[in-house]
Amino acid sequence: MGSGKTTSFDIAHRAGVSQATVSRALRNSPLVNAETRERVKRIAREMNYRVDRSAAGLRSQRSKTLALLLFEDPTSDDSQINPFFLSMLGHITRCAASKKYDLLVSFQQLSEDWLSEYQSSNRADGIILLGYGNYRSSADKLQKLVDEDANFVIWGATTPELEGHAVGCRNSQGGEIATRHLLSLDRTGIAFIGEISDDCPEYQQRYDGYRRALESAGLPVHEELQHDADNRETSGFKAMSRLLESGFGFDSVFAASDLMAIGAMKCLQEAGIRIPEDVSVVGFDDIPMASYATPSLTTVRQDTLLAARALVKNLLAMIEGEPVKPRLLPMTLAVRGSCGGRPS
Amino acid sequence: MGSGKTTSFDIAHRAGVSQATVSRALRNSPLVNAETRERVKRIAREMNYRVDRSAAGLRSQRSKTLALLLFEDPTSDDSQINPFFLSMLGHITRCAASKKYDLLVSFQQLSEDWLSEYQSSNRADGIILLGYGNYRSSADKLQKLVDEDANFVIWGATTPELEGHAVGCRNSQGGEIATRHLLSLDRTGIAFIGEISDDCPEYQQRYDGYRRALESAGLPVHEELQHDADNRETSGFKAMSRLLESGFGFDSVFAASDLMAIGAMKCLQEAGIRIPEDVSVVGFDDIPMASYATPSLTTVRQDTLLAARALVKNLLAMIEGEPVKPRLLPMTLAVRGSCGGRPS
DNA sequence: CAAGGTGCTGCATACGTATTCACCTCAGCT
DNA sequence: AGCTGAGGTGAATACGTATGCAGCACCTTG
Repeated sequence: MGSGKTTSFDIAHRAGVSQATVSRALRNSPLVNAETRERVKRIAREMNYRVDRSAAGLRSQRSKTLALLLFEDPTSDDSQINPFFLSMLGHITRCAASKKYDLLVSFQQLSEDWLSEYQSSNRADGIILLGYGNYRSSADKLQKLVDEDANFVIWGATTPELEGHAVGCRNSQGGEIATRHLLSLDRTGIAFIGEISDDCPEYQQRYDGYRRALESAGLPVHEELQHDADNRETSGFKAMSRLLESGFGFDSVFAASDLMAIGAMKCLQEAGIRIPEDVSVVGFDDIPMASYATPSLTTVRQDTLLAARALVKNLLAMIEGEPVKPRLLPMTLAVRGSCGGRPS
Repeated sequence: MGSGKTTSFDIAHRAGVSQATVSRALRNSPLVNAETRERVKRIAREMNYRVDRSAAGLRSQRSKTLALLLFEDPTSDDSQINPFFLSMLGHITRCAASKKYDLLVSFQQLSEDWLSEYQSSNRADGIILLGYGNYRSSADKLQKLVDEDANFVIWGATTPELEGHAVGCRNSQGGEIATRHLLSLDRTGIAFIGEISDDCPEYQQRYDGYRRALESAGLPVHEELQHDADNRETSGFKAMSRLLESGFGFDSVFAASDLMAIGAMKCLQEAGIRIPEDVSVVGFDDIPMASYATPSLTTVRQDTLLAARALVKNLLAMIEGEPVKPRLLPMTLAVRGSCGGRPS
């Protein structure tokens, strides 16, 4: 009971063994006798001893910590964090915790500094990247990580270069599911809101699914029904405005994200158009807000729990040097009020 | 260019100085000559050197890391994270980063294990606790932390025992502001939705503000207009149902949280009551969803940026052993559609 | 010139753990 | 008895940094 904190030497002394044995016992090493192990553990508990993480990390060169970087498009409002990722965040923390890993969280733009910082400072064993959007602008930074053999995984569209690092959803499947649902409600004039460009492979893939569903139903794909928008409510609002102004007829909308969908709904309502009677709306993501919108929003759900598990699992595999198998998660449809059947 | 990673010795060798000087130079010690310092820093940058955090932490007994524990009421849905705290989270990460601290995040219930774990394992220098709700059930755990002289801060109502550890808003002031606003719109039958008990001092204080505003306006405080509810949408819905069933007349509602308010609005709308024409609604928190509700929700805003700063600032002061001054943050009103003026 | 001070640097050490290597004991076998 | 191998354990060391202490060169002051 001196001045210093309790160390493994104190435990060793009390248990009548060496410090080495204490270390082994606490880490469940098979080298140590079962009886001795239990005794050491009991004494450690009694003395309220905790392994010093800095010391353990220094010795083993493993921090037992993962870093999560949430990078947002620099143009978007800083204080408005995408709810979808926050849902992911919750699952990831718990998932990491269940594997005895801590999670370091940072909200920043994707900077090289940050990445190499955490890499080589022994602060985290691996990095999880979450962020919508402009992959092209960050492609070189990601490529550099790949070249450096960094332990990282990223949520989003799988591209050949990121083989093994990316975990994503079958976006095109999701687009197909959404569109098919509208078709099953006898909607035939289905508009698509969302940017189509290489910068956003996710939206592109969702659009591909939309096309596929229409084509397999024998319906034409009208260019006039597609309007660009990025992942903001106001952007969805404006896209819908343009669609309405164009005068091109439609009876339903598939928006490539919930935020866009909610913006589009607001625009429709302000124009006096009823949802779902006049126009059905389907979104994408199933953010928490979707079920609170009026009417509640039918949307394609990415299973954030499965996604979080896949991300953590793959990252840990990389850390352990095991082979990682790329994962593509299935999507499901959450049917709500925004596209109930057309009234007779 | 051997097999190992670059260390401060490598930098020292290249710079023709000792390892000690490198360490000092990189930490901006005034002991080292300015010219030497710059040279060392330049070489460190060139060699892409990063200080090993484990080693630094072990030597200095400082992890330069804060731990954030987000604890939710065990009864609430695990996957539905309170958006208000997530907004705080974003600000806290950035605020900590600006002070060169990393942030460890965990979503768990408030367990003793967790707290002492992070305390004594040198994993974090301080702890930030975020969580609504039942303070009474966790009071003993918090008291234990106080007794242990732990470095922690908690968001919420200030109680005498937690002097200096708690950072909160002037909840009663917020309640007063909300009620005064309704009074200024010529509403006189103002209902209050929210649990009133010692378990939730925050709601209690908001109710106090409500009372005070009514009394200073010379209006009676009707017990019949107050209905308990906890921080869930469904709970707000039910409270409003009870109010409507009671038949007691009212022309406006002040809900002690936005989630309750949104639930209450849903109930009103299903009953065919117009907002804000028939009944005005004011919430509390200004969660992101508030502005997306239909109609958009007038609400009392807690400035999460200021709050985050105050929490981090106080915590760092505690870590540095400086005196902390308790902070009570002001509140403001975000006026939106849910309580526009009564039409003539 | 001696004494003391200042500005800068290096040596040596400690932080607490995980792991390698060596060692011991004892059972089983020839 | 002598040898072997397995099952346990301990001594010693390395991980990479921060810092107390001592030392050195140089300057100021009396």
